[in-house]
Amino acid sequence: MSVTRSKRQEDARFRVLRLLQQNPELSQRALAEAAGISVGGVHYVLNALIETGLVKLGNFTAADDKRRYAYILTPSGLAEKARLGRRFLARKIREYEALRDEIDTLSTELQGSDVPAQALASGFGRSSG
Amino acid sequence: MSVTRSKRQEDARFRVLRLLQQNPELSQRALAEAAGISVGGVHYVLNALIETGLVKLGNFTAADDKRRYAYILTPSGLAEKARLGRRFLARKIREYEALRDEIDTLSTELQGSDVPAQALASGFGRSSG
DNA sequence: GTGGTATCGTTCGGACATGAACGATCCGTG
DNA sequence: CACGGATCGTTCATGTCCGAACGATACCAC
Repeated sequence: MSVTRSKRQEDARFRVLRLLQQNPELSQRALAEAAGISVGGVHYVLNALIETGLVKLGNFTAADDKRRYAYILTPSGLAEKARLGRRFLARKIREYEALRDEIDTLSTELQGSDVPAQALASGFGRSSG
Repeated sequence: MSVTRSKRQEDARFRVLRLLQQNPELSQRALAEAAGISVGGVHYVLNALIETGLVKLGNFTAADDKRRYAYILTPSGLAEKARLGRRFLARKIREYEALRDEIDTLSTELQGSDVPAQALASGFGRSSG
């Protein structure tokens, strides 16, 4: 809602790329928790990143664990991460403003009822924006 | 991401309930556009609302169009709408704050690169809260 | 009336995405 | 060494949701 599926997937791709740039040896479970998606979802996103050449599998170094991989950003992966980062920021700012407006509207709506909801929403809708 | 599926569906249910309370004779397409979901998605949500007794089908009055329905909130639908409204507001405020933090973080990140992204994000992360 | 166009609610294929599994591997304990 | 339990990447059934259809109905010009 107000966020299409493709936007959400772009968000997921960016978050995974960002996390992997910071630490290529994160597990899929750690990625899932940090990116706010499911384990299967990380696997799904990761496969797409690998197939499009943005990420390649490397050796896990810490204790040569045969189960684990290092997920290394390729040069094009780095470029894509930077590109997505700019789009991501611009989108989040738009979402932020839309959210502020929606909170303001709903807060006003709830003030007409018998619910002390304005206590929750204090500070919204006061400044020019 | 950072928004689970059930949250998104709850958002959709609330938005549809709110729109229908304001105008029960909205078409599914109008509901879709206003709620930011697809036509099929509205149908999906609407069916769930009808099956759980929150909405019932009424007669479309304007020109007794045989294709159309009025989607009328039942008493329990009104109660559920009020309940969801409070949860919705609280959740949106949390999302708002999380979004502000994420924008702030990303804006700082991008300042280290050669991209004038801070122009987009001016005004974030300057005040205390 | 007849034909064309627009919109109605509905359906459907397929893409996502989840949560719970799975086998493989690691590691500590005896 | 053997054995549990924890964790790895992966797979799967299931549910959610979109986008493009569909038939039915309304409207409008002729």
